[in-house]
Amino acid sequence: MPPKRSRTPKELQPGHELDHIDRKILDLLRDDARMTNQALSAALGVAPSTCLARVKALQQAGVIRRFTVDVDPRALGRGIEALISVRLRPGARQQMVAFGENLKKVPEVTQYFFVGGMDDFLIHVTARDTDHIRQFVLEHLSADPVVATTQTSLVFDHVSGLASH
Amino acid sequence: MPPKRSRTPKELQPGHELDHIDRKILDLLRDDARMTNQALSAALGVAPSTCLARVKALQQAGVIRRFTVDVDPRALGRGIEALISVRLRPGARQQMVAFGENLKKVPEVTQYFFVGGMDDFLIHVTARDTDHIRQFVLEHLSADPVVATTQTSLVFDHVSGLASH
DNA sequence: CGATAGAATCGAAGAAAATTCGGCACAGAG
DNA sequence: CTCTGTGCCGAATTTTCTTCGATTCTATCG
Repeated sequence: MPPKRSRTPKELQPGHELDHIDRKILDLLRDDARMTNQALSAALGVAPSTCLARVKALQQAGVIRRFTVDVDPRALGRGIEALISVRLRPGARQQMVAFGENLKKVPEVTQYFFVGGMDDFLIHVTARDTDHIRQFVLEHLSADPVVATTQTSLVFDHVSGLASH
Repeated sequence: MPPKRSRTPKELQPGHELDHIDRKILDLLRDDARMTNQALSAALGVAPSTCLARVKALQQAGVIRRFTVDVDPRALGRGIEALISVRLRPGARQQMVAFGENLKKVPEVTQYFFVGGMDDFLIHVTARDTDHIRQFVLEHLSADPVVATTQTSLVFDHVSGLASH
C-alpha cells in the first residue's frame, strides 16, 4: 500500500480558533520550517506528540497552506525584479480570472495581486535584466488584447516573509 | 557541547552554478519543503546522502535563504489585504532605508518593495478589516513626517509562491 | 593517450527523529 | 456526582537523517 498522503484542504476551514500555542508554532515555523518537532515542542513546553498533532491539525485546517523554501532569485539567474501595474480594457472585465490563470504559468511571475482601484493587476516578476523585463511585457501583456495599459517599476529592494503575530 | 547550528550566510555566494539537479531540488522543495530527504533523492535519482549534501550546499551558498511556512492570513484574523503606495518627501530621500527598517517591525506589514518610479515604496499589509487598514495608514504612514502621499488599494486576490524554473 | 588530483557520489551503519497508541487528566454537560 | 468528549502525555516502534570510508567521475596536465 502506498503511504497515504494526508490531504490538505485548499480552503481554510472556518471555526478553527488559534490559541497562543498555535500562534507560537506558526511564528517558529515561519523562521525555520525545518526545525525538528522535538525542538519545536521544547520551545513550546509540550510533549513532542502533542506538538506533532497540533502541526498536523493546522495543516488539516488549512491554516498552514504549505511548507516552502525562500530561494534567492539571483541564484537562478534572475537578478532583477519589477512590479508591473496592469489595467484591462473596460469591456474585458469578465476575463480577469482567466488573465490571472495565465499569469500562473509564466515563469517570470513570482506573485500577482488582483486589486481594486485604478489598476486591475499588480504583477511581481523576476528577470535576468531589463531587456528580459521588456520582453516579458511585450510578449505577455502588450500582446494580450484584454490589456489596456501597463506601467513598470523597477524594484531596488524587496523584504518579505515578515512576522504577522 | 550544544549542537552547533551551521551558519547560513545572509548574502548569496557568487560563482555557485546550479545544475539541473539543483534546480529540481528547488522546484520540489518549493512545493513541499517538508518532503523527506529519501523521497527527494528518489525523485532525483540520486542517493540520499548525495541529496542531503546538495541541499546543505544550497543553504550554505545562500541559494536557499530559509525554510518557511505559508500561513493563511484569515486564520490569524487578517481577512483583508491591501497594497499601499508611499511617496516620501523629496528632502527626506536619505531616510528611505530607515523607513524600510521601521516597516519590518510593524505586524501588519507582510512585505514591502522599495521601488523606482513615481512612488518610493509599495507596502503589502494584512488587516482585520478596512478600519484596521485606515488605522495603520494613519498611525504608521500619515503620521510620519517623511511621508508625502499614500495611496491604498484593496486586494481581492493574491497568488504567490509560483515556480521560477 | 594516460596519469593524477580533486570533487562528487554511493552505500551501509549508527544516531536521531518522527509517529503511533494506550492510558490519563481535565472540563463541561447531564 | 457521573459521564463523555477532548486534548495531552510518554514510551515503544518505525522511519528518517547523518556520517564516513570507499568508489567513481571529471578535468587538467604531462
